Amino acid sequence: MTAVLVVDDDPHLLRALRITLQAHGYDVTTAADGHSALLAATQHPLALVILDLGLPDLDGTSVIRELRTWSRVPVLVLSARHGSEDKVEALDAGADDYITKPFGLDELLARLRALLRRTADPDQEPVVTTDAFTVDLGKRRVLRDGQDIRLTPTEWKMLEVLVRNPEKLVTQQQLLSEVWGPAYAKETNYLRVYMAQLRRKLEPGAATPRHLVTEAGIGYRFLP
Amino acid sequence: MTAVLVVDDDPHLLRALRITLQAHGYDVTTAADGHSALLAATQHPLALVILDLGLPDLDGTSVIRELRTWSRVPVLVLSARHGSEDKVEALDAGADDYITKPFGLDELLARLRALLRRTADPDQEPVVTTDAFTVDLGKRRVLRDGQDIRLTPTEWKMLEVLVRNPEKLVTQQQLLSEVWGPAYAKETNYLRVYMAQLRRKLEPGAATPRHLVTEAGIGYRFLP
DNA sequence: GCCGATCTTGACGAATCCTTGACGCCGGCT
DNA sequence: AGCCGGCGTCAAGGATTCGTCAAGATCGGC
Repeated sequence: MTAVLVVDDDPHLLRALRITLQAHGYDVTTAADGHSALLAATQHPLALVILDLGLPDLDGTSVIRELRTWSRVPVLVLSARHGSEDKVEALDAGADDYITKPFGLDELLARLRALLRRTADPDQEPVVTTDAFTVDLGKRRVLRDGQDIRLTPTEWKMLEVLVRNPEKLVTQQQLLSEVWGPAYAKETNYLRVYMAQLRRKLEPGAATPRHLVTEAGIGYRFLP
Repeated sequence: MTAVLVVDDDPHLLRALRITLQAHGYDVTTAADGHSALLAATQHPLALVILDLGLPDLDGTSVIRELRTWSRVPVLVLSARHGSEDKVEALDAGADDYITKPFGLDELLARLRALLRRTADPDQEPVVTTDAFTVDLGKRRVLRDGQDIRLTPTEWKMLEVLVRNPEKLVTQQQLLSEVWGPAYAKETNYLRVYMAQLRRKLEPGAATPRHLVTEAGIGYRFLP
């Protein structure tokens, strides 16, 4: 199970996060201040740390710096401040991602997944198969009729997002944000161009996409 | 079980390493200073030693030199310094690998595996064959048409990384980090130069590499 | 200290990839 | 029927990345 340490001095938020994360299959330990957080980090091998910057005893960035003297575990920072200085400071100290309160739980979970994926062991990534093609997430590879299909980096990123959410509807904003970055939420042109590219390479029957389905006005969906 | 000795004067890090390594199936003993480390090394037969350079009593390189007077156990050095002098000194003293803090536990585990593999029985190393050439990891040789091909040390390291990950995409950063070291993550020039060299020596058909494939913008891939 | 092998560095065309805009099709709506 | 917005398609250009080469720098052995 994936071990996550959550550090926050607000007991309500701490509780909410613990329950939510456990409901999504994470093994959660919590800490309410910087010192106990650093202590907890030495007790178990952790897959990820969620850290609030506003702690009672230590500055949040100090916690990161201290942790970084010996560990490179991914750190996702929570902060009430929107200012870019704090953000820069935290990232410079060694944080991996930054999210400001208030935040949506689904956004937190998405960033968390992205962070964990970046440090995941490729050997145990899933292999997704349809009747037309096979996507090997670990080897970063797509097969069709035994031949491997070469995808450009952008094509792959887009396919990866869809394949990691099988059956689920992926909104245009979600796709654009994960592939091109959060600033490209309006460029739905890209989606059309690259979706056509993917279908040309992966879908056998020309005019009828069976695995990469478009939901008009909303987004796309991958069906295995 | 694989016996590992961890030597560090930071009790937190020591504890974290012991827990992590035990969780990955290693038999761990610890020591907090140079003298007790050397003592511990005489008690059990060890498969590997993880050694922090900054010890309270002895210089880390002295520990290595002392150890090397009677043992050939592989030594992985931890250091807080990024300078190349310490690195050279430690390696000259007889260390086998060098990693600077902060480090990722997964990187440590990977280097540890690599180190243990290097001392593995060469007869058990795999021999990978393609229709054009054969790579013998154990004997460190490459054959083509029955003739063995001379590879320079760097060429070999690069080929080895690729061959040990057949069909898998190997990132540019991964290659650079494993062959030249983690500090060379930007020097993609090297990759181009040495990949050309490898292809000239191994790929028969000139213009169409079939076994050493490039994935533009990402990395390379070895196909048997 | 010399010499050969190996590694580094920079420059250049060639290949690949990304972006952008235009166009036609389809379905919903008035 | 006609308008309109969203989608699929295509191709050109510009930007990035790759392969190639060769000349220095560095290393190691004699």
